[in-house]
Amino acid sequence: MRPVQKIKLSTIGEALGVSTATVSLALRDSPLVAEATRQRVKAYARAIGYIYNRRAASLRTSKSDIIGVVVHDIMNPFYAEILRAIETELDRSGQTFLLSNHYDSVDKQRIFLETLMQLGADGVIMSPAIDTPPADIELGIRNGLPFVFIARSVDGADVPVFRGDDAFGIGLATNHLIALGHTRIAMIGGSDKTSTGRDRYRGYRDAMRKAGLEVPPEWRIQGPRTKASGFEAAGQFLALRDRPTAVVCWNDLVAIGLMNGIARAGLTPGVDISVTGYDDLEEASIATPALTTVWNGQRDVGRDAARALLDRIEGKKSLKGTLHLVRPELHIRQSTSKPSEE
Amino acid sequence: MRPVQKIKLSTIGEALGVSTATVSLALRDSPLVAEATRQRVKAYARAIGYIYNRRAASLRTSKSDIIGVVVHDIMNPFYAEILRAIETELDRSGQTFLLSNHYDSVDKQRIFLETLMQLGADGVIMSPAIDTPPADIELGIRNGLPFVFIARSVDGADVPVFRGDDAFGIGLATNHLIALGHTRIAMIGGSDKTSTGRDRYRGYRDAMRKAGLEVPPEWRIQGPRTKASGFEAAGQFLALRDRPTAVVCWNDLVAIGLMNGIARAGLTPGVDISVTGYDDLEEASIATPALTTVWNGQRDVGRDAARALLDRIEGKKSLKGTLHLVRPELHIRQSTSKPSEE
DNA sequence: CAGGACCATTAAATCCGTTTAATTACGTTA
DNA sequence: TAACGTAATTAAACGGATTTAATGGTCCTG
Repeated sequence: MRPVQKIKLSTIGEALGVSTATVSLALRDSPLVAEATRQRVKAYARAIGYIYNRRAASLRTSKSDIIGVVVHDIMNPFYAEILRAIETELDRSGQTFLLSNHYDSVDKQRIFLETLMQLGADGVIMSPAIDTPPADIELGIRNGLPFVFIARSVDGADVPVFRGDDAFGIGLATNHLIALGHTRIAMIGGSDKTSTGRDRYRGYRDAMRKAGLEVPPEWRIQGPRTKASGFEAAGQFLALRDRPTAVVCWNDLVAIGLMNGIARAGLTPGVDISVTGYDDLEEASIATPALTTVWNGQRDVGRDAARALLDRIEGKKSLKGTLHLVRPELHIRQSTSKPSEE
Repeated sequence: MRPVQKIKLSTIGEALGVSTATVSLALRDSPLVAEATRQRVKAYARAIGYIYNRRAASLRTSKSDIIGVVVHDIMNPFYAEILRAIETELDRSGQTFLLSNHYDSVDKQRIFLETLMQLGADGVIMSPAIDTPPADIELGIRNGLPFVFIARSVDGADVPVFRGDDAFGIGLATNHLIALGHTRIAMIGGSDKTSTGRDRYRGYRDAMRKAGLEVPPEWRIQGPRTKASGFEAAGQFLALRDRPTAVVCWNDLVAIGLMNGIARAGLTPGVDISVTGYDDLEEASIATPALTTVWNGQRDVGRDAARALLDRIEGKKSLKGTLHLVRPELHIRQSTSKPSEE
């Protein structure tokens, strides 16, 4: 029942008549030990079910093979592809990754970073919480924690960022609607509190202005980021005087929620009101109508961010606070069409 | 740049003229040290930015405050509520939790369990991968890793399980459709490979039989668990000869995908075909039509499982391999109605 | 003032791999 | 045969916190 007698290197050493040094080196394939010895040690270790004690090793080497990953909400499908790409990359290199949500709470994020430092994590990939103080990041860096940001950045922190080109991407969606003939186009979701929020709004506004279209402030409904809030925003949108005929949504979730809300009100999304999403989640193509949306390169962002961090950890490259932009693509489906003339 | 001089207990001790023992005791609020000393130590530690070294502590105490959580796919919204409940409970008790997907790969699960043992994790909450060999669990238990299962169990492993009462829950949905007057009811999704799959099918079949209704094998479409596969299953379902007028779906995702597929084919879900889901995800109430579904007590499952494990770790209770069932509830919305007579 | 009771503090052992300088063993060369 | 080179192995220090038995000091009590 009780974990019998803890098996450690010395257990193996004693049984085989060699020192723990030899056992340690053999298990890690050091060229210092003879081939025959290595085999004997490994075979015996496997036979008795030896479990490597990482904490002991890590205490000595001050490497932990732990990498922290923090995002707003790991269950949010926006991060799903990014996380999966990160997971693939880290698995390949044998790292353990510690995932956490911060739900945009700076405190929760701070606690997590503290935990990572306590565990001696080798690095962090994060999408920082809104209003993260640069000092929180610097504290980590001072304690030997290399950072890589995804999706968002922190003003004043010299950390590389991997993300899609938001202004450009939203521009694609907006221009697509303009090309279809829409002149009254609203934007729903996001907020000025994040750099992403500002970038996307800028992309929308610039595209509108370039086409000589108006951008009244009440056509921007800030806030929604989820399906539920997109659904709720439908009412507010439909009540706008001089109602726009098209909507650029913050993301696919908001777009899908909004379309459901529009349908619930008896209108047909994609016909009466054109809607674009952002991210191109798996469900965008399944939605009814299938959603016209902007693919944000999530997979590339995750993979590149993970590789950059691993390179940095292995000392290959030093990470400078550079911006790595992935170029988004417009995926046209059925939720957008020519304005149905009133 | 470089992490200056590592700050450790002795750094503090030397600065304050006390031993590391005193510092250690003080930081952990031991009654052995004088109040004044405690304050002095804590203040100084905070001032110079001391970071507690968990690996060193854990090496000595063989407690790690790490708890592993493994499910099929953490991004799957089915687990979202469960995970959130677990997170809430573990946060409260200051545990760090290590999350992982196994994607139903026994190998990936084994690697994760091995990692947990190497890190000296205090316990594991898991929804075991399909076909998990009991030996994998026993190995963990022998190495001092207490287990708690959620949602699924492993035959031959003596581990407590927390889950909804699946047979009963599916019975609620099936009986609801029968009460509305449906006589031809299909079941889409899930498989016989998991205990949950067998339980739900049994619940459906028993309800049908009890009402004297037929259950032809082709009315069961095994497999789908996701929105995309539910969407695809629509074609297969609509092509059934003597087509059923209602469908009991494996979960909300399948139901929503199916409804989208039905809508795409020109039929109106909730009117032409009644559909029930399972889980009552947030989006069930947002879907169009709003989904009639069975709430599976996810929050309770997560909370209870986490508490049970924590109790076990603190030595309060021994975990027996008991089954803890949460009673599901039927939430009726617009996706079900009387059969529209042909 | 001796003896006892407390209280706060500490010395030192411990947890378990890793690493480097040193040692041993054996074969080669002059 | 002495001197040297090479390969394999190991002794021992080390990483940083925890813990227990022991120590030193203060204050009472009789």
